[in-house]
Amino acid sequence: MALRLYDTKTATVRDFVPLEPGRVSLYYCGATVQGRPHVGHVRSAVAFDLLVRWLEHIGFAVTSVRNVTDIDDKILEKAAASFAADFAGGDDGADPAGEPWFALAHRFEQAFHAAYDALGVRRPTYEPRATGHMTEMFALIERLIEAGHAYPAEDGSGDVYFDVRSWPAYGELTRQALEDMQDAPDADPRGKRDSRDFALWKGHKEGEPETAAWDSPWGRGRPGWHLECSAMSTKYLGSTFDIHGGGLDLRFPHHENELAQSSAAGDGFARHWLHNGMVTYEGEKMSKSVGNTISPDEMLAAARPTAVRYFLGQAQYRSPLDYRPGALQEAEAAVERIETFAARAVETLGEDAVAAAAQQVPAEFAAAMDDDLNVPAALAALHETVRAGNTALDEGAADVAAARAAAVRTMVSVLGLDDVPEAGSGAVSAEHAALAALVDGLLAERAEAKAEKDFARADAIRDRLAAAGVMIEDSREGSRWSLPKEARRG
RNA sequence: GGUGGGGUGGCCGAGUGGCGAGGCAGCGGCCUGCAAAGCCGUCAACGCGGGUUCGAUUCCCGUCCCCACCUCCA
Repeated sequence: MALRLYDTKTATVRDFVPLEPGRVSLYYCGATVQGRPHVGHVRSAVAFDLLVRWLEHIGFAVTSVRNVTDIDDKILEKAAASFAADFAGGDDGADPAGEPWFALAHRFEQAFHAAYDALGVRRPTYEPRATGHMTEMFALIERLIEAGHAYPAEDGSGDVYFDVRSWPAYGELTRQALEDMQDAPDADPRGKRDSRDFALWKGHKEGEPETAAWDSPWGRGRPGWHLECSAMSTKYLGSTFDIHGGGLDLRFPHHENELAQSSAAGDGFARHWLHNGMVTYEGEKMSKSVGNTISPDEMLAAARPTAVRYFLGQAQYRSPLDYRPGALQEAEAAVERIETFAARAVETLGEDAVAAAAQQVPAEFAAAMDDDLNVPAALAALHETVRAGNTALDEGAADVAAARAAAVRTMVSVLGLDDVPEAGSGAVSAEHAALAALVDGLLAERAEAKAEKDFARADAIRDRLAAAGVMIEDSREGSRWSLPKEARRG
């Protein structure tokens, strides 16, 4: 069984063969921290988190690097706008006035971390920032100029461009011929040899903050968007590394340009290109201008965090992920089916029995994950195991049930579903202990009533607990209580 | 115009040249004092028109429609 992954560059699913046996180097594009995270960002992060978890599960040591683009046009624009006299709080009305660009970038960087953390997306090995890698970028530009693939702008603007006509392979990632590419309607041909040449370095402009300009061999300025990823990926992962990833919308121009400038500079660069699909809202791409967006925060308000993660990861990563009202509730039902079995198994068999069983995933699950991370098929294997485990519990087949429970536990872990912080989980609080004591007392009373066939009294106790948000489930082993989602959501 | 990806049962979503995943929802049953949970059964699909084939949802041709990208975009 070998891992196979789709590769954008060859447009095929092919065997994944790491550069170094047992090790995987992964670079994937994180956010330009110019606004709050939206669902697309977290979907991408979950997709690559799933990749890392599966790689680790099958025995690879993974070095993952995700960049933070903390300097770009939009960041500067938004920061500049916050100084306007009539500033009204930006997109969501909550942005502070008079915020310097670096403060804005840093604030949103933290918002991204909060969103990732809330969904159990583990931190990459390293998260380099563009602004921290000027010397690496200068070196790359110099190599490109020396090789004849880049040139300082001919209009004295201080810009430096990549010369696409000097690089015949340009367009290879997305299989486009230069001639077929539409000129950008707003492309400013000033100083460019070809309108499709892209900026490696942007000369400082009048009115831009001095803090957003760095001295370079070509004058003061700031980096172009694509350069940082080439510079940072090769710095931390080597001139050739295994996987480069990002959202589908980054294929062109971002990744095409990265590939061009890195290979033109002589780097082997990424051996495998992975792109996750977009998130849609009832079939349409989410976009601010259409107004059909839902934020990670709104999702977390609508469903349990674990269910949100389940939803974001449940489609195959290359497929569009379609959100529609009700989708999160369906995910919640699926998650609770899995959790109910896991809890039931531990209650019936004991934690030791489950922990002692082999922590292996079913062959179907492994085969699905190996097949370009076919999560839907893997989830089918997971649910099938849950069903088999429930049957084993019903039949009193303890060994089988323990094995199924252990397998479920491992699959849940590979999918990162046990890594999502839930309200009320974690350390047992004093409040929880007090609640448990009270509920247990009532349950004992109810058991007594049931034993006496006083069902009216038993039901009254159940109703009373239900009114307080505590749900009771009876079984042969006794009654268990829980705080279902409605109560937790508060 | 160019490039890539799609159209599967009530909804989501895998997959396959014949034995038709999985989840959610529905229906029937079992279990239960009642419920909940669980289990069993059940309903039901492959955009349209041709072709290849003993047989196609799966391969080929045509056609319609949808989505994404083409220098802001995860």
